[in-house]
Amino acid sequence: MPRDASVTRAEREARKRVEALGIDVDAYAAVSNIFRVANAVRNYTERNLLSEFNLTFSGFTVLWVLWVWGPKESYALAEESGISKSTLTGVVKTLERLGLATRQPHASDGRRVLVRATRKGMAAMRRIFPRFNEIEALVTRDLSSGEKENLARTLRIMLHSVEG
Amino acid sequence: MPRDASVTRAEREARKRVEALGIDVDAYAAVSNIFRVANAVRNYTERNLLSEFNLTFSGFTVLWVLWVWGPKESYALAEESGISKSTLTGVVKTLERLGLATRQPHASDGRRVLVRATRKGMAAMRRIFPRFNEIEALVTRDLSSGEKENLARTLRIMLHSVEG
DNA sequence: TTGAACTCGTTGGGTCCCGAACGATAGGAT
DNA sequence: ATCCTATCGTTCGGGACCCAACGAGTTCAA
Repeated sequence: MPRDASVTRAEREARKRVEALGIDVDAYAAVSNIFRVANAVRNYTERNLLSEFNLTFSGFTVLWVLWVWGPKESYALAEESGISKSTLTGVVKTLERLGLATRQPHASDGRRVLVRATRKGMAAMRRIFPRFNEIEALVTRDLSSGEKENLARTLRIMLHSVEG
Repeated sequence: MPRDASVTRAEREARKRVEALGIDVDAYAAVSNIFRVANAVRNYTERNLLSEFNLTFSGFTVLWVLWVWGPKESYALAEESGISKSTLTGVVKTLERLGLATRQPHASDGRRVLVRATRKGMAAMRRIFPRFNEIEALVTRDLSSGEKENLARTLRIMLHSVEG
């Protein structure tokens, strides 16, 4: 079966509406499709994998960071997870309720808190991550290895542009 | 200035943690960077543009769909905006409060509702969209035209894989 | 024609998400 | 010792987000 890279009807329609305005259509097409794919993959993952573990995508992300990096202070954990520190408070509270993470006061600084994944949290990630990676493989199944690398490289360039 | 496509420290760390598990690293790198970029661009846009109009990214997206497609029934509008119909109810309620959209009962079917952008909503989009496109251009400024097209094409292939 | 099956938008409950404001702690300065 | 300022995590208020359940409206067959 040939790969389908066709432009959606929505995209064609949007172009028509927008072409008159002197718009950078290539930039528009690139960015809008990033949002579409991110949305689609997030929803797919929540429905077909994370729901089994009562995890949301954010909870999964935070737990994943703890799994990769080990215990982390709240500010750094929020930063790495791409959410605000106020959001993190709620997410960690949920993870605690599920028994997947714990909070621990800093040894010498009364303001700080160290968040760590519990044994159960680590075990959960060992079960979840391979299946998450299967989904990643699924959604990139029609891309060659070179295309995947190229995609990642291109996105890293964008990341530096928006964060710099 | 040379373009920066370097792998972040987080990504290197994640790889180390994950390599033992027989993971598809290319798929992982591609997908995780999609989430990173989507997140970064959404936050940047909300802070630097949409806040001026009291719009969230979702409100902007829904209003954008109405601008491009004209009046739409709720189900189709939710679909096109990438959110659930229950979320749409709330978002449209917010847009109504801002005077940017209105709800209108279907002529012959009492269940359905037609949502349309108001004059004010259309005017707002004409002001917002060019500036949003500037952001799109900004975040892709270090990509060549060919790279942008390639990126969009690659993402469309992924979209078909996850939605099919 | 009446009632079962379906469809559409809303509601309810729970989580996520942010910025702003807050309380507690820390650390340096006088 | 006591300020003054900065930092850290939480709380608060408002919106976004999903799924499941619901109620009103439609359709169609018995």
